[in-house]
This record gives sequence, C-alpha cells and structure tokens, in this order.
Amino acid sequence: MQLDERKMKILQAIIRNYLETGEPVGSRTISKYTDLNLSSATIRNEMSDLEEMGYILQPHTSAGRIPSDKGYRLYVDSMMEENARQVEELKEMLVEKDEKMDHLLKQVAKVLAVNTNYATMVTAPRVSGNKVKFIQLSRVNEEQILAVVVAEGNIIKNTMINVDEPINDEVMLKLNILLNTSLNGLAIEEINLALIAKMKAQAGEYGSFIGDVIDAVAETIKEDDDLEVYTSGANNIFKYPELASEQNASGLINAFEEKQLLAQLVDTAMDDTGTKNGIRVYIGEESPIQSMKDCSIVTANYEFGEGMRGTIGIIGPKRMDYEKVVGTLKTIKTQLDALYQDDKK
Amino acid sequence: MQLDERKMKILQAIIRNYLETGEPVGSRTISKYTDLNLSSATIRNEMSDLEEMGYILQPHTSAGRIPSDKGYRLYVDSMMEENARQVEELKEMLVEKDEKMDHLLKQVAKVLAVNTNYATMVTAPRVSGNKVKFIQLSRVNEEQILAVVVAEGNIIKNTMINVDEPINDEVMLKLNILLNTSLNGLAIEEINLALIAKMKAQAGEYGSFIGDVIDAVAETIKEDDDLEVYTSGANNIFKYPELASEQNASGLINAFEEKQLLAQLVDTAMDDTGTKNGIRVYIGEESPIQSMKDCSIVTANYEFGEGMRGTIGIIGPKRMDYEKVVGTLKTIKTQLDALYQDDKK
DNA sequence: GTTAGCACTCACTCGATTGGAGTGCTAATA
DNA sequence: TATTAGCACTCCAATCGAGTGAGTGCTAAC
Repeated sequence: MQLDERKMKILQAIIRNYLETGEPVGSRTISKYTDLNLSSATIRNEMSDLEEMGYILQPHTSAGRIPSDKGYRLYVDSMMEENARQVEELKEMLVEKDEKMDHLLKQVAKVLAVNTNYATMVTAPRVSGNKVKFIQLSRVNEEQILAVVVAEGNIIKNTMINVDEPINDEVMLKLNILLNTSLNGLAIEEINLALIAKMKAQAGEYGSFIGDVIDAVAETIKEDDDLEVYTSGANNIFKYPELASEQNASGLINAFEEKQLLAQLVDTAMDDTGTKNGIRVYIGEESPIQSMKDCSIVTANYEFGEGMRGTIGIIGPKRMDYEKVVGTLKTIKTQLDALYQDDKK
Repeated sequence: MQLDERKMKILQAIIRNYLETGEPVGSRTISKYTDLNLSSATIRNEMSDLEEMGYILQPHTSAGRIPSDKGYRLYVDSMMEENARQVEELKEMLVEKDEKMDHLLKQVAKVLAVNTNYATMVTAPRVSGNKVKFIQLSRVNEEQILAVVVAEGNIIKNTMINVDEPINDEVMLKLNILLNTSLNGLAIEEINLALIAKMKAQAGEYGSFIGDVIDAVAETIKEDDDLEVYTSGANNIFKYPELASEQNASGLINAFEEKQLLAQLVDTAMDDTGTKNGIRVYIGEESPIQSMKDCSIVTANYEFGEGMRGTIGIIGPKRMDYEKVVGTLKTIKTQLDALYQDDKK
C-alpha cells in the first residue's frame, strides 16, 4: 500500500493530537481537526489502512488510535529537515561563560529541563588523544612529593606521592627536567614501555619514583572512563501518566541515579555518522537503555574544541514535542560549540 | 493519664506490627501477638487510651490503629539506648580504603541503600578551620602560571593564572618563598588585609599577582559552601506505597536530584549537641525538608579527623525499621571514623 | 479490673448495569 | 469509484448496590 499525501496528513494529525492530549484519538476528532473536509467514515477507512501499515495502533478494540514507534519515527524524520526555532531565553542564560565547567553544565541541564518539561542529562566533555603540557614535582615535606600534571586543555591533576627517604633539591630539579623533556607533548599512546624504561634508567636510584609519576601522568591524560553526568528534572516524568506508573518510574529514576546507565546512551550517541546535526532520536524500543523502552530520547553532541566532546540528552514520553525538543537542542548545541570558539578568540 | 508499662508494651507491639505490614493493626492482633494474655477488649480499652494520649491514631473509624509521629518518636527514643548490631558485610566492603574519597562515599551510599532498602545520601566531609600547608607557583609557559595550594588533610587545589608579561625564574623563586613563609600554617581567619597588604608591598611590582594567588589560597581552605552529596537508592521509595503516590514521589525525587535541598538536612544534622552518638531521627513533620514530611530521616555524622565532618542520611517511610537503620548507621559511622585513625597510624 | 457479647461503622470487593466513544461494515449516493 | 450516512457491535470506564469482614465502642456480667 502507498502512503499518499492524505494518509500522511491524517497520520500527522493523529500524532499532533495525541501529543497534546495523551489520549487515543478517534476518527471523528480527526475529521473535525484537519482541513481535509472528510467524514469520519472516510477517516476510519484511512486509519484502518494506516494501522495495517503499522504506523498507528489501537490499545484495544473500540478505542481510538495512538501512534506506533514506527509512526513516531516517520514523523520525526520528516520533521528533522525543518529549521530550529531560536530560544532567546536559553541564549541569555548560557552566556555567563565565566562559570566553571561543571556549574555551566549543571545549569544547562536545568535550563533544558525547565524549558522542555522533560528529564535531561548533560555529560562533561570527554577528552581523547590528549597530550602532556607540563609536569611539576614539588616537595611538600620530607616524605611527601606533590606531582602536578597539566594536560592540554588545562586539565590539571595532582597526586601525592609518599617517599621513604627525603629527596634533595638538586635531584628534584633533575627529575623535573627529565620528566618535562621526556614527556611534554606526548599523547598516551606514545608513552610506551621502552620510553619508560629509558627514563627509569636515567633516573637511577629514583626509578621506582619515576614509575609513580608516570602513573599519575597516565591518569591525567587517559580517556576518562567514568564520565561525569549531570541530570535535572527527573521528577518531570511524573507529569506524564504513562511514565509515572510504579514499575516504569522506578526503573527510570534508577537509571537517572546510576549515571553509568546513562553512559550507555552516550556511547551510542557519540557516534554521529549518519545523523543530522549530530542529533539523534530514539523512540521506544529503539532506546539502548532497556528501562527506557516506553520513552523517547533525543541526544545531541556538542564540541568543546579539539577532541573534547560531550552529549546532551532529553528523556521524555514517546508523545514528546519533538519539534520543540530538537529545536531547543540545536540552539544549546550551537551555544556550547560557540563557547569554545570565543574562548580561543 | 499515665503511660504505664503495659501501655508501653502495647504501643511497641502496635508499632512493630505496623512496621512489618504497613497495615493498620487491630486489637485482636495485638491480643494474640503479645505475651500479655489480655483479651482484645482490654486491648481496645488501652488502645483507646493511647489514642487519647496521641501515640496512635485511626485512619478512619473501624480501622485499626497506626502509630502517630509522637508514637514513633517515643519508640525511637527508647530504642536509641540499645546497642547496635554489627553488620559484617559493610565492614568488608568499606575496608578498601585506598579508593579515592568520592568513590568511597559513593560506595557507602550504595551499600547503605542496598542494605536497608531505603534511599540514602552521604556528604563529603566539610572542612572547617583548615590551614595552608604548602604553596607552589610554577611557570607553565610565558603567559600562564600554575598555582598549587595544598591544605592540611591534603586537599589540593590548582589555579591557572594568566600574566601579561613573563616572570623570570628568580622572581618566581622569591615569590614562592614569600608565599610559603608568610602563609604556611595559617587558617583563613588569620589571613587579614594587613597581612595581604604587607605581602603585596614585599612583592613590589608583582603585588596584583600575589592577590590572584591569595584568592586561590582562600578558595582552597575556605569552608566549601556547595557541598558534594552522593545519593543512592532513590528508587527504593517505590517499595513503600505510602511514598510512591505521585505527588509524594515527585517531591522526593526532586529533593534527591537538587542536592542543595538535602543540604538543609545536613545543616541541621551537623549540630549534634544533645544527640546520642551524633545520630538524629526526624519523624514526619519534624523533617527540615518540607517535601519529606511523610518520611522519616535518620542522619549520622562521621568525623574524618580534625574538623572534617560529613553526614550520612537515610530517608524512608515513617514505618522505617529504626532499630536496623540506627544500628547500621552506627556501624558505618564507626568504620568511617576509624578510617581516619588508621590513616594517621 | 477484665472480659464476653453485640450492635454498629466503614472500607473494600465484586458483579451487574449503564453510557459513551469509537469502530467495522453495508448500502446508498455523487 | 470514492465518499458518506447509518447502524450494529465492542469494549472501557464509571456508577451503583449488596455483601463481607475487620475492627471499634459500649454495656453488662464476672
């Protein structure tokens, strides 16, 4: 069967109406709702076709129709082409970029949640292929050496290293020079065993100490495996009865608390080959997270400069206002992308 | 009216039974449940008294009785005296102290949640009256100076300071010495404007730079105002129908996500004058958090050495197994307290 | 002081009933 | 041939009433 323009219009009308009301929509409603000037009977025939084609379904006999996952999918795809609306409020709120990163991202999550009335998540950008920029050892006291490692992008990490016997100033200076000359500008893949062995040899009796420092370096520049996730508006799910049922809500809340569940989402979202604008929509069963099979999820990736990418996600009911959500995400994404551009100047 | 021993026994029986079942308990149940050998009629008379005294109440005529907040309170107070049971499992799980602080605390929250089936929160220890231990300035490149400040308890903070023109090695050395000799061992209250002025004078043309560094120092040793809160088991609230109702759940989940709401809890919990073992129980309306007025909250403070204190909290229904919860909290508290003792050796 | 007994209350369950929304099908119409 | 009016049918959701049972309060007897 063909999905002609009339069927498409009817499908859209069904979805739009369902998005608003959350109730199954009947033929008579559509007959009045659209400007097609068709009787409810005709609509019924068309609906019967649409059901057969799998775009809509009946919760039970003699109920109206609701969109199926496939129906939502069609709707979303056809909508993706359109342009995003501008959301001025967001712009204003995001501009105070002097805030520290995590404050900023928390705020993004919150603004997004308040703005859309859905649950949201934002991940801190993940660094990949980062390089050593600067290493500094300092003696805090007789037994403690502080190692500070700075990576590109000004990611700084400290490690306190305990030593059995004091290291004198001269040796400290030498070790500092050795570390910086050997490691600066290297990415994690470039620090191999041969290099480490060579450094240890040069450090002589302080070889094992060098090992500790290199561990700290690795810790700093390696790709973070437990990524930071900020969430907001989890309680918004109670606004949608279909999600607020006990079993559903429990699973959702759990996912929001155990952030590593959300991480699954990020992993798949990150790969944005074949997406429009890096925005991805998961409808119902398409979701990589089992407990969200009754939800829809929209994710967007943002770029914070060279290899630093994060993800923003919105989780809501399947009858999500996709148009608004995608628009809002586009705006935020643009803002975040721009933030870095500004920073470089 | 007097609360004699028999009434007390009956009240305890009512509460215990209600904790188990979550259903109002009737006179006949108590008559069989206790070893008092009293008929249901007698129990009824006593219950009538207890109700009049405000320890129990009837959800509706011809229903059994449930404990009132006042009843719970009496029960909890009388129980506080008893000794905590040991919870072996917890001990084992907490022992891996090499984990970093936040991992440890996250784990504590989780273990606690799984163990008790309630929602839990743990705050990172807050530092008060902390002192400067070590300061180090290093030149990363021509325009950037890295300031590392170490406070007692090995709290380390880094700040990147941008400078307009390069600072040469000699000056760097001098500034380092100036900073360390002037500030080491000082608490935040001791760093006053006179001292800062004096240091700025000594630093000559680098006075404003010193200002930046001092800001960083202050940032490090000041009492953290937005404290870190780890939560777990929020979805446990769905296990208790009286909390799972939509409005209730929504508010609770919100509190769990907006951690600063939980912070209110910490503020009041922190003041443990007049508590036994620093453990505090809020029942129903006693809670400092409005959205938790249908819950009970049990908090305990732990000490991580010199002025570093944190809070552990358990949030559950009013029919909470107080005995177990208090016992478990005591155990965890002891473990955490001991962790620091071990560290000092 | 304790208990047996009884009338009474009230929530809850269950089945029957009803109303209404919505469908599918058929036959008439343009 | 496509559209529509009409009608029988289905099923959900809400309502109602009777029945049930747990539990109480009160009274009178022990």
